[in-house]
Amino acid sequence: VTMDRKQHRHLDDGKRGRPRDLEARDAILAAALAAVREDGYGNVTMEGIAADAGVAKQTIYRWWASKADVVLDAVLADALRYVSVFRSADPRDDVRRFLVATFQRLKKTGPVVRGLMAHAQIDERFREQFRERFLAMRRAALAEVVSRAVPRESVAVMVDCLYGAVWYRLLDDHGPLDDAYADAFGNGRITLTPPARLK
Amino acid sequence: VTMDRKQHRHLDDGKRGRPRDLEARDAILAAALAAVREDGYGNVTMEGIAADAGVAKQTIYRWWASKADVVLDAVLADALRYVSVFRSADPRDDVRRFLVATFQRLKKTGPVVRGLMAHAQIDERFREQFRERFLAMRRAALAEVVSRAVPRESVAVMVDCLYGAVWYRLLDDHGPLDDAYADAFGNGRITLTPPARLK
Amino acid sequence: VTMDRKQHRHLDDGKRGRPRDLEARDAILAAALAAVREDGYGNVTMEGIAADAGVAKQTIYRWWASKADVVLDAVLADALRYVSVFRSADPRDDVRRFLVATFQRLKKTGPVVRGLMAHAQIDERFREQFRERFLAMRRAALAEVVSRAVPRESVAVMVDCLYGAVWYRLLDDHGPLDDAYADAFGNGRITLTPPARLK
Amino acid sequence: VTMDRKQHRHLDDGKRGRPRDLEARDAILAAALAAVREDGYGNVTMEGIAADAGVAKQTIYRWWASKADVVLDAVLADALRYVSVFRSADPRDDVRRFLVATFQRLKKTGPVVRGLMAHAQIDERFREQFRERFLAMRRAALAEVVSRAVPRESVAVMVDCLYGAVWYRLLDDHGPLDDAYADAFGNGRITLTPPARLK
DNA sequence: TCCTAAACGAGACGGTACGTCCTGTCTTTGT
DNA sequence: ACAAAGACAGGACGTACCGTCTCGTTTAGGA
Repeated sequence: VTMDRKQHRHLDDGKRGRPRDLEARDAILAAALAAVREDGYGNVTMEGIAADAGVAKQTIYRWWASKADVVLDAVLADALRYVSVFRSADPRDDVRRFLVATFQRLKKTGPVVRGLMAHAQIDERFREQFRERFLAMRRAALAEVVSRAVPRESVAVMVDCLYGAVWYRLLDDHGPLDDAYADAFGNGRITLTPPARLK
Repeated sequence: VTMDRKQHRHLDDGKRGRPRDLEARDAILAAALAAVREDGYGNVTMEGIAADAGVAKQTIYRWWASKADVVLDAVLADALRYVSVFRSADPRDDVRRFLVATFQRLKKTGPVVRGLMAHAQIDERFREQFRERFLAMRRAALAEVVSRAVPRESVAVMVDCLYGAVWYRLLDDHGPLDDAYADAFGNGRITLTPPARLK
Repeated sequence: VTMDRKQHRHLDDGKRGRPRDLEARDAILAAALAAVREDGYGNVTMEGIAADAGVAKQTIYRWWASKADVVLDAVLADALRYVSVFRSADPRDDVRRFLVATFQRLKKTGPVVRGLMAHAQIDERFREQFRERFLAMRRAALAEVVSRAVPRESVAVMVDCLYGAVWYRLLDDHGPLDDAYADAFGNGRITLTPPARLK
Repeated sequence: VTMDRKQHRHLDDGKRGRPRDLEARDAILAAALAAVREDGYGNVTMEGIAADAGVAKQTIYRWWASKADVVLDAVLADALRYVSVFRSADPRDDVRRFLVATFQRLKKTGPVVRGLMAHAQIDERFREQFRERFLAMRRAALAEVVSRAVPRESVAVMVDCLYGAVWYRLLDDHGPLDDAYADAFGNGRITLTPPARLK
């Protein structure tokens, strides 16, 4: 009779117990997104999200490891998920349009992604997440566009230059991200095609 | 140094009151620098700096407005202050050497400046400080080098591209900052001179 | 309209559905007893009992209203159920033997019953349970023994004194409950027979 | 230059830094006392005390190790500190008056001390505190009164019986603590003088 | 044999309080 | 007047249990 009761139990097939409450999930993400937009990433708190979502803190911690993960999910669940890629006859114009569209989007989302990038510097694990789930797909999209405008071996560096310049301005705020800036990357300033070798 | 507003009074009044303890100042900066190097910017606390420096918290707050200011001063007091500018016969090689030297320095200081950039996203006032006292002088130095390699109207964008790419890689960590990367910015991939207009 | 539903159902004869799992019951009581003995009443948790018993929390709450109820049942299911009453030629020695036996039992069960008494102070409903199902029967047993040693009108107070002293020492821990203490209640210190009225 | 700044500092004479805020102390104790009276010990929370006292939680934890310590201090700072001892020509009447006075006080403080005794069963460290700072002085007071009524060797047991009976009734609630009960301990039921040895 | 109902393990849920940590301010004594 | 010490209000942290609530599964009658 002292025999182990647990041996009678079933293997854990991952489908046992009360299922996750998707309403709570959505409420949390919505609250997180609203919070980060209104107060800025640095002022977002788990307690605030929980309160706004009408949820227990533990419910957040059950599914996300940190504030950054919640906000990242919230951001990714938002329109930020979509990256527009243009494909016209003029590859260089596609690049320009990509930049313009990016700048447009950043007007709304800039503060949020800046906060995420900031946190990525502090939290190694999150940096990986941010890189894989957010930055990589954007880099890939730009690479696709760029690859039609420059030779294969220049694509990676070109993408670094373009997205680098964008992030640099976004983070440092030393100049605006507007249409004029998008124009600046063509017309002989930064070439998207290999020039004749000098000498 | 710049923040020492009372320094003028000491000059005027001479010996009125207890003079500022410069040992304390150095101890604070040293502790801040050590802390940020060891634990990463996100784990540095005012209390920790004060304890390590053998100093009262108030003494830090008397002279610096925030953790970021202390660390910024600490960093600026460090070797980071010096930006090497090369001036050889080959301007394009000067750019390459500038990048190589930058990468070299970032091996040590990378984690610190990343933390500063992170804080700059959260704290508007600090962003301004960081931009003016740290980033601007580096951008100016690079601009000087670049200006000998590309036409005047391309300099600003070129600097954004180069420093942007560097920061982008530094922050996102999607690739190394090594000599090969410095080489990538020449040799027909990203041109430093204007190409012939296409069409 | 709500009744409509039940109209189709069978009369509740209390015998429908899956019967109570007695193994679970025993596992719960065993886990509760073990937990309270090992960790002390204050550190016992419903979650701990449930985990140790290999049982869902709800299964405990289905049959018991509170932690104290479980532990009380566990204790009552244990040897504590039995109160030894001695009946020899010497009523005063019977009292002594009752005390000695009580002390003996308390060596094991003391911590548990202390926890129950503690909870009884907080939970009015439980206090009643505890009084009726645990304390009353012990008081009755002692009263039976004492009643052969003192006149009828002294029995109640005498029982209060004896059990009171025991509880007092048990709860306050200001002295041991050992044989010497059992002896102290006779031999002219506390008399079990009425003395001649003074004056 | 790496030399330890701390060697320049002064020895800690325990008188440095901002002194303890006595207003905060009093506010905490007052809030704790009010809370324990209104809600009962089990429902008192540190957060509640802190909020009522207009104090940070940390300030409580700085000076008291646990909720129990705060409440005990609060209770001891209250009138409970004072135990009335009577000294008339009739020692047996003094005992009766001691009991009557005790019962009187317990009408107000009963719930509180019951909660404290309850917690003492759960928290070993607190039990010690409670014993030394609360119960011991009361036992000593009763012992003084009793010692004039019974021979020296009976005092300890007599005190256990009297206070034991009181606590027993208080905790178990199986009978009232009124004047009639105080009377019951005299008049030949429980003798305060040693009887003639039986046999 | 199926149907209905209750009990079961599992575990997610909204909550409450915990005790810790750090912030930035304040208030003392010491130099 | 400044420095060191450290107490203060405030506020978020992440954890632990509470008691309740779905789930899918199991175990018994009764139809």
